[in-house]
Amino acid sequence: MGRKSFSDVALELRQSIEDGAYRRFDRLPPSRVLAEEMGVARNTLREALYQLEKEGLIETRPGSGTYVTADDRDGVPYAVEHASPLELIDARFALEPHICRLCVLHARREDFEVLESLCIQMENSVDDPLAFSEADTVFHKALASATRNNLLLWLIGQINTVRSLDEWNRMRHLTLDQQIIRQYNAQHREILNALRSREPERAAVKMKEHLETARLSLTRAADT
Amino acid sequence: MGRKSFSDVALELRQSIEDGAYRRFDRLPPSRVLAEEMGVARNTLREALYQLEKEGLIETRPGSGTYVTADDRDGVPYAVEHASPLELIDARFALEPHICRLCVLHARREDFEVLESLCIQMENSVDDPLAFSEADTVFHKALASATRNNLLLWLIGQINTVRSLDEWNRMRHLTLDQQIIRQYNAQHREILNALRSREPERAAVKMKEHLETARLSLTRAADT
DNA sequence: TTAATCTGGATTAAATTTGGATCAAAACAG
DNA sequence: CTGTTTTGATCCAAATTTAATCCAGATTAA
Repeated sequence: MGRKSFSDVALELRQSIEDGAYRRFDRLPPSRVLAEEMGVARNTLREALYQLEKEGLIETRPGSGTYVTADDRDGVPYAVEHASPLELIDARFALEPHICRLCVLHARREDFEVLESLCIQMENSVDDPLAFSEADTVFHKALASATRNNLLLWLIGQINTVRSLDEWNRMRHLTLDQQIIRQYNAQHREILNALRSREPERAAVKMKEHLETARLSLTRAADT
Repeated sequence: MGRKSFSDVALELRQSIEDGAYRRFDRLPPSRVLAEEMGVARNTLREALYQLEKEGLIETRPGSGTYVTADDRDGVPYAVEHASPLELIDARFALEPHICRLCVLHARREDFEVLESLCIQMENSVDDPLAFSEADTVFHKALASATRNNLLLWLIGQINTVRSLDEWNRMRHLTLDQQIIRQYNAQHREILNALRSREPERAAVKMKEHLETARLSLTRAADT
């Protein structure tokens, strides 16, 4: 790889924008500066910028500067938006077992009814990974909701906005065969039973097992 | 980096407001002063202020000054903004013990150095509750940072933006006598030692004890 | 009340910075 | 060797920033 071609530069810039180094409405450094930063001639950089402009990522106003127009989902910061699946599952490992403990303390009868119906819904979706996956998300949110702790509920909600979740779910669907779904369902049942019998530690342990299963299935999917 | 454009100035000011350097109803410095402080012409500053006014962050009254009108810390929803101290501490109970476990896995030497210096700083603040409290916050953030999990770090950061934290801290200061600070310091030491000797469960347990102490001191303060 | 002072608003012209364009020389790939 | 791409240099026109004033309303102190 001798010198950088304009398409290399374009790729590099595209990455920077998508990674959040430059955000919407930000002004990029002046072309002269940027060119030097990237170790490339201003002419080459211009070519790359022209390409990005065609793609609608940036807008260049002569005399003023070139500005990022790509609309990142706004409000959700970079750290959350681009968390890796492993970061995500570690965060869930932190939150959800303790959420189970708090559920034992605060859940009411109607919470159990919601959780029960979600369990049934998931058990009826053994051959429909998409439906299962959606119900699964709702189930975990319902757990957080049952703690009556709005802060925790919000944190779980934020975690669910992670963009890599899409990718994660796509991977999951690959591995979400009937056997795995049945295993998840059994674990959900165990969690719910532990909650019903007011055993916080058992519920937490069952949740940890559940997350461990999910992590395994994730890493397995990542290896393929 | 050439000179600052008005959008750079706007960004800088927006940050200052969101970071709390200028709070609601505060009056910004006079435009002439502010312009010089930011190393920019008054004209440019005016352009930036005009932009912020369009965004509804500030209001400018000719002849009087420009005032911050930002109605709420950005994006942080009611649930988070107004979480009760108990909700807050439950969330910390969920996150921080597991953060300790992850620290054991991911912390590097430089992390321990930071934590060590913060411990020392806290131990030198036995008779300065404010300084202690600030270092305490940084300590817990440093723990999250040492997990190398940006998602967790962000979650902890969000938790620290809870407005009731102010109230909590005020209450804490009432109970933050030298004895309690010494107890906290001992617990921080125990946590750090457990991390250093790579004992995840002991670290988690020590953190739970620490949070339990904090909760007790909180409820005690609430009772008075 | 009055007068001095401080505030932002507005307008100018000059200096600076910005991206746009071009072209010959150099580096590279085949 | 030949054709293509990158480079580096230069000039251009547009946009922005600057700096220096003056203005009118608000505030403050006498």
